[in-house]
Amino acid sequence: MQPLPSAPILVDQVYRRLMTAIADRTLPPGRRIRQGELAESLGVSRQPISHALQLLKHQGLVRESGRQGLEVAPMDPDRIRHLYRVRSALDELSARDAAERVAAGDSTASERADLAAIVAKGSAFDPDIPLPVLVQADVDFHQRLYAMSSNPVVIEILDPQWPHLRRSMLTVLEGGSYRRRAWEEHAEIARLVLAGDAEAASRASRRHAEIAGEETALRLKGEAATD
Amino acid sequence: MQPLPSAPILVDQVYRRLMTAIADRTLPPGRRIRQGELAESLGVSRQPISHALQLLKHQGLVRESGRQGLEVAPMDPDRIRHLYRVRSALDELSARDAAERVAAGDSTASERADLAAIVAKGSAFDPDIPLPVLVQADVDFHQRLYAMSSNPVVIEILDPQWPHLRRSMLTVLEGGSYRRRAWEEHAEIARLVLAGDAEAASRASRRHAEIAGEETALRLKGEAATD
DNA sequence: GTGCCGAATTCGGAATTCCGAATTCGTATT
DNA sequence: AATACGAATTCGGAATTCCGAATTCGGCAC
Repeated sequence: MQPLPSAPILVDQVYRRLMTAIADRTLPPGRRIRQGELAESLGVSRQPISHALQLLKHQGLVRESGRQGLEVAPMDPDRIRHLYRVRSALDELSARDAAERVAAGDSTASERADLAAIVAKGSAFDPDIPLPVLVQADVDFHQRLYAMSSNPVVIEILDPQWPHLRRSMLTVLEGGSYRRRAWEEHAEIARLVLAGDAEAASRASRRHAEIAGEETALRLKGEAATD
Repeated sequence: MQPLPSAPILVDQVYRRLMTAIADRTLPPGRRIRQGELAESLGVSRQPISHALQLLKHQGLVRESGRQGLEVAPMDPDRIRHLYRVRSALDELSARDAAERVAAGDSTASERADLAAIVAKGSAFDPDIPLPVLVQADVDFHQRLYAMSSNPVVIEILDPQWPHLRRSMLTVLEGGSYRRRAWEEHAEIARLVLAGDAEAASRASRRHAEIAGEETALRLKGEAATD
């Protein structure tokens, strides 16, 4: 038997709630954070709020506002660019390992099918798909790839970074022009991984992250300039 | 004028204290953690202790012990091995960027001198150097390289992982046989970076992390077997 | 003597309260 | 009317208290 829902563990609930709120820009960059407000609106005491904010601060999603208290961290195009360079390196690693696992016959049929399904979903160029769903598909694609590399550390280490990436992706995909290209690249990466071509898959994966990073930094800087 | 020491911020103090204690194995893997105990021994209430433990849990340095409460996370040879693979990818990236910055003349004299000094210190094959100091030199070397790559995200993302690495390095370096080789490789990497040879530096850096990872996983597994 | 049931203790998470610091608003003085 | 001083409010961190759950220990029955 499983231990069942166990305790609610408010800290964790609050943490996740706030993280998604920041990722989907419900809490926009720069928004002032007041512990008391959040506590009241979520119906809990300030204690778990404080804990969760501590975690988010370490994660760079909130920061101390100049005067007093915290605010949602603004998007920093430069930081995003550097983050994409890190992703380039790790995506390359994961794609290589994933392709090698496929080639060695160590991958399961369900993970391969799952990867293909995600690509199919994102590649269906339907303008009606709401943006958050598309972003989710993007995140799913890359995380699936990480999982297929069988290196849990890659997932762990990048997990706290995804909210940053989600936020910026929302901005970039608003434009719409990059969407088709991104999913063409995803499809190509998936094809190479599923074919077990480690060398080509790793190159394509690294290149994809590099391109996405440049694209994103460009858009974010443009955004900032038009503010 | 600077804001001066400002508030003590116990959470942070406690966090750092516990982190170093785990890293240097003052709190050995598996050690049971009791909030009340820590609170008393540090002379603070349980509140900041609880906050800090929350952070450490997210960092994987403590985990819920089977029964109740927390314990210092045991060293997981498999996880360390995966972690070193991540480091391989990021070390390669950093070494390349650092070398390119040197080649482009973007590096400062003091960072170059600092790197050389660290290598000189570690390479002085003096068996009297206490282990923690040697470990510190190792960490310093790699973090200096990260800093020279001018990609702050690499530093941020790996920062929470260093305590894990420190712990395992303490175990590996106890043997002593790997020490000389490690610092020969460090010296070679530094030489290539300072020469601005991005391609060779990145290759050497990746290789070094791969070798260190294998060496470490081997020792840790041997250690576990002899328990 | 062994095993099981229950009460006391332990422990961690959450709520409430307290405190110091910073901000803000109001008033008085120039 | 503008500015400067000061009191009230706001806010976050820390301490204390409370509560539910799990563990442990003692006693009782078999």
